[in-house]
Amino acid sequence: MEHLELNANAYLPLRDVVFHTLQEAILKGDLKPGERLMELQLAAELGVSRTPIREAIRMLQQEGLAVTIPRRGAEVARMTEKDMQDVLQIREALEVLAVQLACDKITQEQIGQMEEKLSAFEEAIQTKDVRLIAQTDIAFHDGLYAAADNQRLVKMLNPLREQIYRYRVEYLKDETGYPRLIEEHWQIVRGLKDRDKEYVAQMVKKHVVNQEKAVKNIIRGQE
Amino acid sequence: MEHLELNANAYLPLRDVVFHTLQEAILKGDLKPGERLMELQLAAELGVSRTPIREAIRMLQQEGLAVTIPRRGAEVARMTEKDMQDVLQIREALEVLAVQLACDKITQEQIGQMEEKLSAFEEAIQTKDVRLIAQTDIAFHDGLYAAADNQRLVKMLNPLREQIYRYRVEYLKDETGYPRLIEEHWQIVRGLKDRDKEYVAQMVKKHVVNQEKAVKNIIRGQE
DNA sequence: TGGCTGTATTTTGTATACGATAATTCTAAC
DNA sequence: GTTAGAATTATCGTATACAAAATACAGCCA
Repeated sequence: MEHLELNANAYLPLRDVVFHTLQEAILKGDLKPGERLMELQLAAELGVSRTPIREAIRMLQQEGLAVTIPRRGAEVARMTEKDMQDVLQIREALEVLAVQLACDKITQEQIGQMEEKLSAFEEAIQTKDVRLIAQTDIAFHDGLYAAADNQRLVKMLNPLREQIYRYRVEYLKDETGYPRLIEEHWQIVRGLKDRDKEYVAQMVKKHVVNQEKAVKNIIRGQE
Repeated sequence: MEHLELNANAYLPLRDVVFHTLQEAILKGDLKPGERLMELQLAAELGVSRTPIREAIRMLQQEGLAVTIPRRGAEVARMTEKDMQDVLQIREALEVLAVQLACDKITQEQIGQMEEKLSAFEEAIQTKDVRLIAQTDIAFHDGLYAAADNQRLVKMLNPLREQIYRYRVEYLKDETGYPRLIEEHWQIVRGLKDRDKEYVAQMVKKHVVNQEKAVKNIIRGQE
């Protein structure tokens, strides 16, 4: 474990700050799969008491980022290749749903926003700054979900994305994939403009499947 | 609120017992949408301290059954018709995914089990015991999910089903729908035996869409 | 030497105490 | 009679204390 630090000074309950802190630490890999989440230790590290730690752990547990064994404590959820495949199967289905809903509901204004996000993504790729690329990629997909106009869907996709973000940074380091990524994003926007549900579904599937292949390679490499 | 009681005397952390108790109370409707979940009151009612109550609320919150407003407390999640529509859209996509995966992976043994569950469901309908019908219906769908061999999918479908179970009892009181329910279940099993992915997908869609219509009528009736 | 047992330590599970904040109620002035 | 403001109350947010279980380790006996 690295030296954790409470980021958000915002006026939020501590449990939420702790939750976000631990969440980010897990996604960034500072807290590694299988690593124990000991309440007293985390409390000391973050300078809070056990109570908000415990509540944050309950939330992480429900998100699938931590597993708790009664009377034994919590640990960062482990991720096998099968797990990742399961996640990606679900993500494919829900991304397809999102983009098909978006086809029906997206407004002209939102289409314009999507094009802006796409440009930002392309510019980010020019910089080869992985963090920026990831950020603009997330923004692109967030725009997609927003256009789908299904709040519950967004809430469900988030934990799925998180699971994959654990491997995302590695995935985005592979520069040979960049042209394909841009092309795929373009195709999705084009499909939305044409409101061609069948086409966007195919494009999103391709997008997720490509990601699946890449992530699997990374996992294999780690083992 | 009714008189709540801790059911499971099993050897589980209190937070889990409280969680299941509150979950069931919400799904059965003993705790109504919008009803406040006050820690001290629940603690007194259930004969425990605030700590396990708080942790259970964090879990309910992550499941979408409760919403918490900082410095105000938690309340049972309200459910609008739009919310229900959102949930059912997602559920349709995931049920279709589940049954298509099951098409590929189901074993002969599991097919046999599905047929047994279907018989149990038919017998339950004869009794007109709504509780038993709901139970055997859940068992049928559980069998489907198990055959899909995607643990994560099951974990995601559960909260979705829960959201709908809040209206399920009302839905199952309508006896005129019984023959259609049986027919749809039969079709799903038939499709699985034939391993016809396209067919089962259509049948599951029909199944969920019918449920959607019924549940919407119930919600409208409640308003 | 190897396995078992009992004790010490760590860690979680639960309860409670205290402080802060938001909601409520009551009073007083217009 | 209505409204503004202060006092009160209810409730949450956080920390701490104590109990129980699990783990680790040392010593003992075969």
